[in-house]
Amino acid sequence: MLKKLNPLLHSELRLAIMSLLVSMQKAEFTLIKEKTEATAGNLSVQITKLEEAGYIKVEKSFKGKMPQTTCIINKKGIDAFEQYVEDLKGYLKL
Amino acid sequence: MLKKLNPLLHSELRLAIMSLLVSMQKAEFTLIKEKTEATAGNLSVQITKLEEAGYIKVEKSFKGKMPQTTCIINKKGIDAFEQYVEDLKGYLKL
DNA sequence: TAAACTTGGTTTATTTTATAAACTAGTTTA
DNA sequence: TAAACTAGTTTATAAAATAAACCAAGTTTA
Repeated sequence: MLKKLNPLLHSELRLAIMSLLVSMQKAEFTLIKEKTEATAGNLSVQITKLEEAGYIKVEKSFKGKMPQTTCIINKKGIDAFEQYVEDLKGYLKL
Repeated sequence: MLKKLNPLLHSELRLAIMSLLVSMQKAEFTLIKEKTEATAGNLSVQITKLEEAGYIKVEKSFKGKMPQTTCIINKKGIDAFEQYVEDLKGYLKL
């Protein structure tokens, strides 16, 4: 009946990150930080987890002289997000 | 933009319990255990949390000679569930 | 130009949460 | 009457989330 929810996505912050990336395709660390109102530390940890799962790609570069971290969502990430939404619907009766 | 999700409801097992109770109004411990496939220990803990929050009422009785625990959802619980669903929609773009 | 502050993070420690294991109390069955 | 089962609770452990501390480089200000 109720499908087991993907624990990687059933986390408020990681879900917010993925939600943002699903709609934007790519986003800077700083933008994600603003939008989610997360602390940098927490965000860094959760981004790493999503990267390790292959849900996003993380690119490091410089914007002028400042370091810059860009997150790009992968096909795998989009699929996982969509599956999570479907599974969740069973709990919410939508 | 993204509303903070109620942490009491943003838990797979507690959400499953509430989902069940929203549709059934009341349910026995054993039925909830079957439907959610949770261990008795985990279920006991999570039911206590929902009770402490005033989301459900827990009634103890005997069915024949065996003890029986019945969970009944409260207005407060229904409201919280509905609010949670609304908040979550922001993350899922439903 | 040096001290203080900002940016953009990472790493580590702490707290919270979820889960599992062990236990209680009693019942049914062989 | 002993073994196995029901219906849970309590306690211990594992995992996860979060916060705090730290770092490196750049920028502003006295």
